[in-house]
Amino acid sequence: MKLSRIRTPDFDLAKTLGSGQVFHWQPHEGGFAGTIGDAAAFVEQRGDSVLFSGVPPKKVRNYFALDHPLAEICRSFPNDEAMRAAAQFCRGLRIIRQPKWECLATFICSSMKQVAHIRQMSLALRKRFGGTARIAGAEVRTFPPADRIASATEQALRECALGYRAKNLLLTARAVANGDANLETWSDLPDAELRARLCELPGVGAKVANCVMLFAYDRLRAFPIDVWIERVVKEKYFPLCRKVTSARLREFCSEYFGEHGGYAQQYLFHLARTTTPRRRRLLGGPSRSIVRRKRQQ
DNA sequence: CTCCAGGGATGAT
DNA sequence: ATCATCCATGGA
Repeated sequence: MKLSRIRTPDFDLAKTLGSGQVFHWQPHEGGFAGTIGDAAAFVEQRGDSVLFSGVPPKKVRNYFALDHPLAEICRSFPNDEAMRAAAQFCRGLRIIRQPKWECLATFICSSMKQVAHIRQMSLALRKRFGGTARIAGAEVRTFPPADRIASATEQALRECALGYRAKNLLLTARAVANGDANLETWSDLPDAELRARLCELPGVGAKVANCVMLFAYDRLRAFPIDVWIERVVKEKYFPLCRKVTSARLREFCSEYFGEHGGYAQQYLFHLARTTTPRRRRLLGGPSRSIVRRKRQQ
């Protein structure tokens, strides 16, 4: 198998693919097999280089955002202890440029799901509705286009273990397929308008909209707030406050972390998610079993 | 078995 | 504006 090589300073492939921003790459022979758009691709890191096949170098550079000025981005972070720790831990982690529909569809599925579940749903959709390709001895699946999902039934989507998300995905797929939602032309919109458009789609609220903006539209200021980030920010930046309203939290995050807040968010998220033991997450606030027990008394 | 997860939509205060 | 509830599913 013939592999191409490009120099990739300031890049950590494994961290990038394992940080919960993309869900379909599978470890394969010391690297990763997956798709970039409709092309099957194999990628492998060797020190300061990336070896790859299946796609042209230009596509690799664009997809993995090797043009993002990482050093400059990290310099723009607020200089506090939590942020320094996250930046050090996540050195080389890049926010990639995903295909817009693929990213949107995947994050509609993400609501109230762990990363492992999202991977399963993505794979199930690909297996049932997508295409098959082979690269470097691995079988990979392309993500089905919107019109392919739009012509499916809700029942068929539920069989991919989507649960209540099936209806939202179906309705959004129809909006994209029939042109009501033109994801490509939305690239020209300013942040606020893009966010508003995305939030009109079924199953898309502020959190999913910000994920899509960050991971597919190159809006590096977009700051998705999920349960992890909420926990981290409250713990690190509002340690003594009893109640922090969601509005206050949103306001703080969009101001404090600056022009590349999305990167800051991803670094804080990845550090917390990969180093917080499950036990420690359960502390803080009475458990539901206790609440339920009190009600019964 | 319980608990929780990269939430969103809706309706009641 | 803030809060409660429901929505399915499966890993830990």
